[in-house]
Amino acid sequence: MKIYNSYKDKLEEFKPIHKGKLNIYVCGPTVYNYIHIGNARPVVFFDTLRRFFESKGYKVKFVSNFTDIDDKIIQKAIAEDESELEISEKYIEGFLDDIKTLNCKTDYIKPKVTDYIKHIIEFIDELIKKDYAYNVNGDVFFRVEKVKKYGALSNRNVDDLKSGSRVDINPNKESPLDFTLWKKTSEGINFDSPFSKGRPGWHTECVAMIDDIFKEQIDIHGGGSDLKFPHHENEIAQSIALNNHRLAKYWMHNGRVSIKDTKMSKSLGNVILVKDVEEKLPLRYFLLSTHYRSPLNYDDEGFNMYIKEYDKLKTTIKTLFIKLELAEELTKVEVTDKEILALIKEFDGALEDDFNTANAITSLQSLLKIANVNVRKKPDYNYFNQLLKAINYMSYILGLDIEMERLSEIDKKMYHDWQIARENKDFKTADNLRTKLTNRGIL
RNA sequence: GGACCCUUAGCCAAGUGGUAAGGCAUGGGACUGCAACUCCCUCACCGCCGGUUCAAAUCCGGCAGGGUCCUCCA
Repeated sequence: MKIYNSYKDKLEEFKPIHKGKLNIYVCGPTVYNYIHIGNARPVVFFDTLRRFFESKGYKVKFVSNFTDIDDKIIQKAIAEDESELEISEKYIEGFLDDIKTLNCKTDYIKPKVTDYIKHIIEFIDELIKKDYAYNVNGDVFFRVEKVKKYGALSNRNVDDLKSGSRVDINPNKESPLDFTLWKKTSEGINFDSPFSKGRPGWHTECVAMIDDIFKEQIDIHGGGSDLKFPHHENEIAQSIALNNHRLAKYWMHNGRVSIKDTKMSKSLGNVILVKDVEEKLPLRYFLLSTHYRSPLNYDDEGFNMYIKEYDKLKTTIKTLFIKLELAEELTKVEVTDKEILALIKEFDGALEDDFNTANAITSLQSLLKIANVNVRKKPDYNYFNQLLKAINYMSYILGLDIEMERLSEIDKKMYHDWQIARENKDFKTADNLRTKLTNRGIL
């Protein structure tokens, strides 16, 4: 299995730290609004990654946080005249509802900043003790230049960063590069700490959570490419300072989603919320149609393509399933057909090549074609079962799996009656039954 | 101003040195009671110019166009 490691900017063979285990952390949302399709990309991608690892027998420990302390949450709370807690709870729920509709698993570990304050304070305290952080009138900053390899992830050097800096210099900082670990404030939710009454800085929560949950370096840390700098760089700096490792062995960053070739952002008002897209699974299909590191452009017209593609997948599964059900032949089988096995191998190979979902989808499409050609031929039920099993496997990994409901005796009779009516050229009855069967989702 | 990335058919998208996967759309056909579904066929000199090489979409340089990041703003 090859993974593109953003830390080294190259493809590397994946070797888990512990055999058969995968420890992974993905930066989660700041919960002050419903998520848009750009926010959904990493969620869908890493869910797919998880499914693949699990199918290969890995025991996956998957963690993704909720940032529930943030200026934007405070502003939203004021704007909507609700408490910050109400806001964050509302959008955490919204987030989970949204990703469920995208068929993402939600049974992962979901730490919230507010639940980790104690640990974060201890974490910062340790950094101060080790002289990697300093307290100025209650604000605690991280001493960036003390970390020799700072900038290794995002390919920056400290001198360039200093000269390229375009923000106002905070006079309390020793260096403009230093970032806030703890912010003294009385605005919004705040907490008592040895440093001051305030709240933690954004860059410290993820490291502190990882430190507490995993207690060691993790295999993969993921997130959007826009988080590479400064967020992930700062996480690494803290981890090096405290634990002398770069937090994760492999760093993975997904590309951004744009709309009509323009960056999707709230300030431009061009966001598309997940909850507003009616065709959820075609959306997932779309998000996986391009390699995760490439930018992805959304437009309404192009999106129809994915609706069609998804419908084709659904139709094929349904056709095979119904054939097998009507013949009372739906059983568990081993896949032995060479052609099918080759496609499964091709599919796995694509995913083992830095999760090339675009190529994996191609393998699935090939399989669908074979299924559609053969399902109309003289029935070979063992073969049909094999086809269905293979399609189900691939679509499950991609999170595009379709659960079919077993047919009732009434359904089966209706289907047979339809066929008889057609044979008898009783088209009125036939069309009537066809409509009923369609409504039942059988046709 | 600095760092980095991208440019493949009408559209989406693989490919990273050996003469362009796949999908959608288009056009033609098969199947069908009519449909739908499905299948078959059709569809590209890889932004432009130069260089390296026996050989380049793939490597190097220049140009044009597009994009991301540059520290609390999260």
